[in-house]
Amino acid sequence: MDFGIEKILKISELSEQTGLSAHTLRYYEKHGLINASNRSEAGYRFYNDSDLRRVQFVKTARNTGFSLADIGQLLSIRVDKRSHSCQDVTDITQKKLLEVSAKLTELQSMQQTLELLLESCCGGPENATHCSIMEALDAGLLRDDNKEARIIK
Amino acid sequence: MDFGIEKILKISELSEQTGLSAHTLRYYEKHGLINASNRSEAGYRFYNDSDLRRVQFVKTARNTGFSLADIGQLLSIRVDKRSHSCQDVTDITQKKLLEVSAKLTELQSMQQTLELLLESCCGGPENATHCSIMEALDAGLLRDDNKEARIIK
DNA sequence: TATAACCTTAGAGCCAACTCTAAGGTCAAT
DNA sequence: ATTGACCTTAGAGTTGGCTCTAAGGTTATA
Repeated sequence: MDFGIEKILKISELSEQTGLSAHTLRYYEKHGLINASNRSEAGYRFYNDSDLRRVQFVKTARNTGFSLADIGQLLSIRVDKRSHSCQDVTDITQKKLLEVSAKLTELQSMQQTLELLLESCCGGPENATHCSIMEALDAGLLRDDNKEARIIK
Repeated sequence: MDFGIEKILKISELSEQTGLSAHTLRYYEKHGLINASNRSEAGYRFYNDSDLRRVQFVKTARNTGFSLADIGQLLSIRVDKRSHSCQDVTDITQKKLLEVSAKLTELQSMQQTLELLLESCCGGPENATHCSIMEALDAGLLRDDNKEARIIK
């Protein structure tokens, strides 16, 4: 229903359009995420609008944090939306959100520890014989995995 | 000045003490982070208290988010504190903090996007023909790297 | 027709930090 | 003397997502 002129793109043009390298596009193809709907006689890949939109979907999903495996699932929903439910989609999204949140928690804990370390140290040109960062790392009282930061003040 | 009895540990005992696998301990050794100050005639590694403390330092630094390369630098300060300044230590720490903060920002953006996506979708058993998550990914309006999330409501 | 700029493929390399394997040596207890 | 649990080494494999290389074929322009 799009009456615009269909633009056929070679891989370097698709690369330019999407900001993904030709290498990456071939890599995505090898992993079953995208495809060139046509080839020239010599085997050159030709991409149409639909191909382009699919690649852009992949790129957007990638930017959102989805793994290539996640995206594979999202794409199989995308090509046959009628056979899938919104819940199928939210399941994938929810799973990803949990992963991201978990990593976030870990990084926040690291951030807090690093900030505490920096606060505790003069950071000056004095020699490090009594550096409180070194002492804290020696004392081992920072954080063990999930435990709260509990650096000595 | 520690008059306690020095405990000599084999690698499996050091592993038990530290929670790091013997494989990992050998790996750290291969990468110049730690060492067994002694070996048996047969070549078995023997670790003394000082070795143990060094390994614990490495573990603590690892938990804090430092890379093995960072830890290598921290260790070389640790063995000769007199020749290094507090600033040397805070430089490493600051650099790590910046890395962590950058990653945090990226993950927060992802988290926000994922939350918006989930809010926008019913998540129900309806088929996905009008799934707003799929539409958002198709529209490509989520986030390009650093740009703010700007999903259509 | 020559040259440069494309394109193709299979497969290797990269990153970090492990994790594991193979093939063998050592040691304590039975 | 024989288990079985330890230890040694070099080196390969894992993870995910690229990124690059080599060796060659194609196409557009001068």
